[in-house]
Parts: sequence; structure tokens; C-alpha cells
Amino acid sequence: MQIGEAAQATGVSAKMIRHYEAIGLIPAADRRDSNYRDYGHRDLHRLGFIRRARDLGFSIEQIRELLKLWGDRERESADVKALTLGHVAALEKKIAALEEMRQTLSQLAEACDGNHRPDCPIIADLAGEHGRRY
Amino acid sequence: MQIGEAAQATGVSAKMIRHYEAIGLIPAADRRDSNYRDYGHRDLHRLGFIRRARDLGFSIEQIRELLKLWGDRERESADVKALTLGHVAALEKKIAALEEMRQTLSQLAEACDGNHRPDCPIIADLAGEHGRRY
DNA sequence: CGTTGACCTTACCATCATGGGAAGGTGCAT
DNA sequence: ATGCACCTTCCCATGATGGTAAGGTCAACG
Repeated sequence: MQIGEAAQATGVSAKMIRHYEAIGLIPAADRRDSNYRDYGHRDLHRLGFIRRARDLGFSIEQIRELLKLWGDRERESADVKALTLGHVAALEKKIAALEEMRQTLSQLAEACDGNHRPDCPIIADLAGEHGRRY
Repeated sequence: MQIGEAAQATGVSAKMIRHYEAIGLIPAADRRDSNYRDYGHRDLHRLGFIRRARDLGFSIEQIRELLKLWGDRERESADVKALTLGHVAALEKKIAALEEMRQTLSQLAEACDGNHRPDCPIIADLAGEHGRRY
């Protein structure tokens, strides 16, 4: 199977498949006489795994670790769980930060008339004027 | 005031102050005979504005727009509000995406024993095994 | 057989915001 | 005058992804 078909099948772009190979996330694909990369079942499975992990927000390095664990018959589920919980904690931190921005901005926007006049609590806040920091 | 002190005072790194100047977000700073950049009150105020906007997650281009509006006596608060609400919508989208990841991963982690055995619903999910997609 | 078009190859550049470091100049205190 | 802290510019790196250019491969169609 050529790279384009593998990309289609797994939802990982051909561009990214090559990239993952270049950074050693996946082994170098077999090549045909044409020098085209050739993918089989195992490769597709691995790419699907990566795709799913990316969708869940794992970083490339975390995925590298997950792939190692996936292939390790001696793995302890505790390791997988720890990695996952670490990622969940990072997600929560990021969510909290974005949520705070959203909250602040929503309140400022609500206080803004949004008319043709220039007066605007949003600009006032950014400019560091007294009434800020909702 | 030298760039280091301005950085200290505004919380914007010297590195970024130079960068903002290079991309035209702030006007080129005055120079002393030494060729050192020299900052005054106006500059600090502007940098503080940028800092606050960055903290609220606005992109550089959005900040460029906000700065333009800040300095525009003819501005309409509606424009500021619209820009802000657009950003809020983007934040909400991002939060929702992260929240979904968090939710899925939390459930998978909860279902994982986290012991010395290899069996793990997290790996199973990533590998595309049947019971996945919580 | 020859051309076309879809696919592949590598290599380089761009994004976005930020930081790191090198190589060298400035300025003040000892 | 030596040292140290600060400044200057320039280039490179991050993480994940996409774009484009220049060229090779292959199957189909006339």
C-alpha cells in the first residue's frame, strides 16, 4: 500500500507519516523498486494508534513512550496510567488557564456597550486603567 | 530606561520587546549614543497593554488591531467588543476540545487498574480495540 | 509508442510566540 | 585596566503541521 492510501486509511497525512519516520516514531517503511514507501497491516495499526493518541492531545514524545509500552509485553499498566494522568493534569491546567481568560473577557465584553462611541472597558482594562482585572 | 529595566517593569522579556519592534508591533525605540534602546513612559504603557493582552490569549495580530483601536479616538467600542467576542468564541472552542480529551482520558484512566500487569484499557483504546471510545 | 495525470520522492520554507546562544560593543565600579 | 553587567545583532530551536518546488514512477488512453 502506498503512502497516500495509508494516509487515507489512517487519517494521518502522508506528510506526517514521512515526518514520523524521519523522527524515528515509526520504523523506516519498506520500499518498492520504485523507491515508493510500502505499508502493511502492522504499519496501519501503528499509524492508527498514533492518530488516536494525537487526537487525545498526547505529545510526540508521549506517544513515543506509549508506543514503547504498547509493544512491551512486560509493561505495567501503572506506567500507562501514570503517563495518562500526567497528561490529564496538563490538560486541566491548560483548560483552567483558558477558562480564566474566557471568564475575564466575557465579563469585560458584557460591560462594553458595543456601540459607536469609543468608551470601552475592554480597552481600559488592557491599558491598565483603575477599574480593571475583573 | 534601558531595555532590561523596561522588561523588568512590564513583564515582557527584552527578547520579546526587540521582537515586537522588529515586526512593527511597537515603534522603533529611541537610541542613546551607545546605540542602546531607550524607553519612556509611553513605551512602558504600550508594553503593559501588550502584556495584558497576551495574558488574555490574544494573538499578535489581534493585539496589533487592539493597539490601533486603543490609539484611535474615533474608535467604536463595538469593534473592540466584536474582536473580543471572536476571541472568546475561539477560546470556548479550544476549551471544549481539551475538555473532551480530558473526559475521555479520565474515564480510560479510571478503568485502568494501574498495577504491575500489562492489561490496560488505555492502550487498548489507542490500539483501536473494540471496547474503546468512551 | 508517447503523452497525460495521478501519484510518489526529497528538500526547503512557513507558521506562532518564545527562548538560547554566540560574538562583540558599552559603561560603571573596583 | 580589569572585570562584570548590560547591551547589540544574528542565527538557530522549539512542536506539529502545511506548502511548494523540482523531479521520478506508473498506469491508462489514444
